[in-house]
Amino acid sequence: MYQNIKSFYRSILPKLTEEEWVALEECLTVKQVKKGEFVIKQGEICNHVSFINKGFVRFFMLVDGKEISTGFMMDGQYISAYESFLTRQPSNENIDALQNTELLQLSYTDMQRIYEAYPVYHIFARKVAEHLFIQISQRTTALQLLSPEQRYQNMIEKGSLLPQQIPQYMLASYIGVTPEHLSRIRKKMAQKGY
Amino acid sequence: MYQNIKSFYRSILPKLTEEEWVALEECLTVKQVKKGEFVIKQGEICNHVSFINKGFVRFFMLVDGKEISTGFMMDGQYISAYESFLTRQPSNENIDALQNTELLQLSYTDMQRIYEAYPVYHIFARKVAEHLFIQISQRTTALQLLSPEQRYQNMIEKGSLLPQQIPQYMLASYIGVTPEHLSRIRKKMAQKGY
DNA sequence: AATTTTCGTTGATAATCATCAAGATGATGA
DNA sequence: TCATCATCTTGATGATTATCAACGAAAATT
Repeated sequence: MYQNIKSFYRSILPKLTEEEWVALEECLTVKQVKKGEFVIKQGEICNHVSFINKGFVRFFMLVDGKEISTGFMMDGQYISAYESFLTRQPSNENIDALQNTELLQLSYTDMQRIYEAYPVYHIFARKVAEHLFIQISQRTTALQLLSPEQRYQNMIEKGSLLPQQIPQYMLASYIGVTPEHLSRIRKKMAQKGY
Repeated sequence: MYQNIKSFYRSILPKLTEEEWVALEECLTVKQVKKGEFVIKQGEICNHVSFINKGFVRFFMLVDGKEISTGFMMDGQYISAYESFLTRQPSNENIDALQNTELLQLSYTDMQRIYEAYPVYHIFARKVAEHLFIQISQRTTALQLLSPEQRYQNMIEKGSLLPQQIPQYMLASYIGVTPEHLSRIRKKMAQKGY
């Protein structure tokens, strides 16, 4: 059950002691989220960080009644509505499961306790935050510099990682176009031989 | 000289001891950057984080020979080509000074030493990274969800903070349009009474 | 199996934005 | 002061993308 997440921690903190690990492990709770169910809804304050032990989730916002996808995350990654989690303000994003998903969750209060008791986890949190910063930086650059077509190409190149089960209308809002336009982008790329 | 940056550290780490602070202060070096000069050029590995003691800088990338502005930072903020600084890879962004600027710099190697000697700075780094993540998240959301006109309005609302001395062609690339189009956005807004 | 939704595609039209070219304005320096 | 250069504006045109509507295919439900 805790093998994946333990490896994840050890990859970031090679010197993590067994005592430190056990202290954290004891705070983890398992949550099963069925396909279509929510991990967090906008308006709620996000009280957990969740390690995806198995499954696949989507981040999205509701704007004028439309779902705008802002990210997709799979097994082995830590997720949260971080802005809400960190600021203790209501989230402006939703997370739902695109597949049946198993999460290992750590609550905000437990995390604060763990920080106090085992300062090594400040290093972990720093590295996770730095990694998230780099990730989102690249997305920001893509949104500012690349055309929707280039962003779609990026998706399918790196995206072999991602289950190809993301509906196109979700990809469309993620790259910043309408579903109709993504359909035309795909058509054009197919004609060019992709 | 070190008053501003000390306040900055104390605001994030209220419990910072004098010993801890002095250790860091002794690593700081002052760098004067004249208007138009570079703090970092793309292709270089960024070896410092810099606290802006006085002045005003711009982040930008060169794309097809054009300067695309990606951010503006003023007094009291920590800057760096973080992606490069953290990954030790060549930077893909430039930083230059829009005004004569005074920086207090901490080198990568000194920072690692400080981390080792005074673990409290892991907390500082964590909070800075978290803050950067929140900041860039908001920019990403703006790029994905808002129209250029809305992004410009955001700029001038929050942007009372920023010196109004940013040339419009820099603002244009920052919000993702051509200078010509920004000019038309401004005209349209003026007619609507802004 | 049949029905109902959901999803992806295609077409026609309109809005948004980029590009190119030409002036106008303002700052900078000889 | 005058000349020069950079910036901002405006106009004309074309490319990109959104919107609305219709259709077909696939998936879920009954």
